[in-house]
Amino acid sequence: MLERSESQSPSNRLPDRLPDQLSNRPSRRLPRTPLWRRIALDIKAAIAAGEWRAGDKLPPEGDLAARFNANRHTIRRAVGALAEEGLLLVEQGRGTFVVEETINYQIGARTRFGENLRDHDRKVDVEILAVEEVFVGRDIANPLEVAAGSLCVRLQVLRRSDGKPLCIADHWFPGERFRPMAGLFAETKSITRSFAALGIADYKRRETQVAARLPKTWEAAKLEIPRTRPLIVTSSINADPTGTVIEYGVTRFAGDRTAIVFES
Amino acid sequence: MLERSESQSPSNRLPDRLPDQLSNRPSRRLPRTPLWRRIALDIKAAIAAGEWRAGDKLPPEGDLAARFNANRHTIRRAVGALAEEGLLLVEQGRGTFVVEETINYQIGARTRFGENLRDHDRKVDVEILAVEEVFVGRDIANPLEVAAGSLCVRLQVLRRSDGKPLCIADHWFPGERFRPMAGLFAETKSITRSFAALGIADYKRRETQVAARLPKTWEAAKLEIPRTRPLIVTSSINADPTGTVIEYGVTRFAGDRTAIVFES
DNA sequence: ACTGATTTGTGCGTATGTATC
DNA sequence: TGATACATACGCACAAATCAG
Repeated sequence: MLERSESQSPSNRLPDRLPDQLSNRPSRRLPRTPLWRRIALDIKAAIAAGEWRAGDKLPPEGDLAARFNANRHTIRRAVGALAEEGLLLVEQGRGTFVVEETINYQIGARTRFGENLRDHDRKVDVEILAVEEVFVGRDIANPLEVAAGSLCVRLQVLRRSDGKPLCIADHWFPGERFRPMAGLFAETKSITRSFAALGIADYKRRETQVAARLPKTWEAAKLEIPRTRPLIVTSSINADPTGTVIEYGVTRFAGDRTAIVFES
Repeated sequence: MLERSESQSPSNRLPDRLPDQLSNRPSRRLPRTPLWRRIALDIKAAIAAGEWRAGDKLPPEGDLAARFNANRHTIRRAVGALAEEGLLLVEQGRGTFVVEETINYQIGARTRFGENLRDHDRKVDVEILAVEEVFVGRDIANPLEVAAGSLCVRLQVLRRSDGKPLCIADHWFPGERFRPMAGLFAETKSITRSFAALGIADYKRRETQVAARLPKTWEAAKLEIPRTRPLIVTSSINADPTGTVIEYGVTRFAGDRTAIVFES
C-alpha cells in the first residue's frame, strides 16, 4: 500500500520542495486552477482520448497519484468530482470505473427493434446466427400455444448498435404458416417486414417477462462481455390482432450496457 | 471413475451373466418398462419425497449410475427425459439441478407490493433496514424532480415471501411533505397506507427501468444468495393523479428466484 | 491468466431383447 | 425359422464447460 516514495518518515513534516505542478503553472499572474481540477480534466481527456473506455477500470488511486505526481488525496478529489458528474463510478474495495453509456431500450406494446434505436442515431445491424425448422419442446410450445413436438421455425440473431453487440435474440414462429420466415428474414433483415410479406400488417406484444442470469460461454463471447457480467433476459409473446400468437422471443441483453424501460 | 467393477479387460468380450436389470424384471410376461424410464420415475419420486428440493444439485451422473446400478448413458436418458419435462435443469460443467419455482412478480401501472403476492397464498413480510432524512444527490433528485441537495426521506426495506428474502427496496420521497413517512411506514408497514394517511388516495407507476448487475456483499447476504448470482434491479417512478412525483424506488430482486412480468 | 479437478456432452463399439416381414 | 431393423443397455475415451485454488 505504498502511497508515494517520499516523506515516509513522520518526522519529515515539511516537504523539501514544492510539488512539480505548482511550479509548473503558466508563466505569470494567470488565475491558477487547482491541481485536483487540472487532474480531473486530464483524466477526462484521457478517457476522451480512449486511454480508458466505458466500463474500464482505472488504475488504483495510488498509481494515479504516482502518474500525476500528486498525493492520493488530491487524486481522490479529482475522481470525486468526476464521480459526482456521473463520469466515473467509485466502488469501495473494487475500484473506479468509467461509467458505461447505458442504452435505454424502450419496450411497449408496439416495440419494433429497428425503430427503437434508430431514434438515437445509432447504426443498427443484424447478423443471423441460426435459422432452422425444429420440433419444439414444451418450453417453447407453451408460450406459442401449439402442441409440444410441433414443427416451428427458429431464428437466432445477433443485433449490434454502432457496431457493439447489443443482444442475442431467439425468435420462434409457430407451424407451417411461417416456414417462409427463414428466407424472408434473410432478405428483409426485419421481422416486421417479413410479417408484412406474409400478410400480417400489425401485431402487438402481449406480455414480457424479465429475468437475469449469467451468460454461457458462447453468449459472453458473442456479446463481448466477461462471463461474470449478468444478462438481462426478456421473454415476450407477440400476437396478431385476432389474438393468435405469431411469435415467441427470448432476448439476452448485456446487463451493464443496457437498461430496459417499460412505460405504463 | 470406475463405472462397474466387472469386465474391465477388453479381452472379456462376453459378459458372464446377464446384467442385473434384465433378470430383475417382473416375474413373467408382463410388459417390461425400460430401465431408464424406471430410473426417471425413481428420481421423480425422490424429489417428491424431498430428498432433493427445488434448487438442489443432484449427484453427478457417475454417482447416480452407481446408486441405480446402471450405466451413465442410462442415467443420462432418464435425466434427459425429466429435463425435457421441465423438472430438471442440466448445465454442462456445473451439474443437474431441480428447477426452482420462480416467483412471477407482476408489474403494471397500479402495482402494489402487498397485493402482488398475496394472491399466491404467500406470507409477505417487511423488515425495515433504514429510515433517514437525507440531502439527495443528482441521481435521486432527477427522477424525483426536485433540486439536487433537497431534503428527502429515504426508506430501505427487505421484503420476504414465505420467509425467503425476495427483494431489497430503497424508496425516496421528496421534500418536507413526506417527513411523516418514516413514522407512518413503521406503523402501517405499507407504502400505500402511509400515502393514504397523507391524503394520497391514488397513485400510478409512471415508468420502470430494468437492469441487471452482481450484488454487493451486503446485498448478497441480505438476499441469501451467492455473490456470483445476478440481481434484477428495477427503478420506478410513482406519481399522484396530478402528475407530481411522490416516490422514486430502486428494488433489487434475486435474479434466479424471480422473474418480472410486464403486461402491455 | 493458468492449473487441475469435477461434471456434463459426445462419439464409437459391443451385446442383447423385441418387433416385423 | 431366419433376416432385418430398432430399442435398450453397458464400456471406454475424450471434448467442453465450470470452478476453486
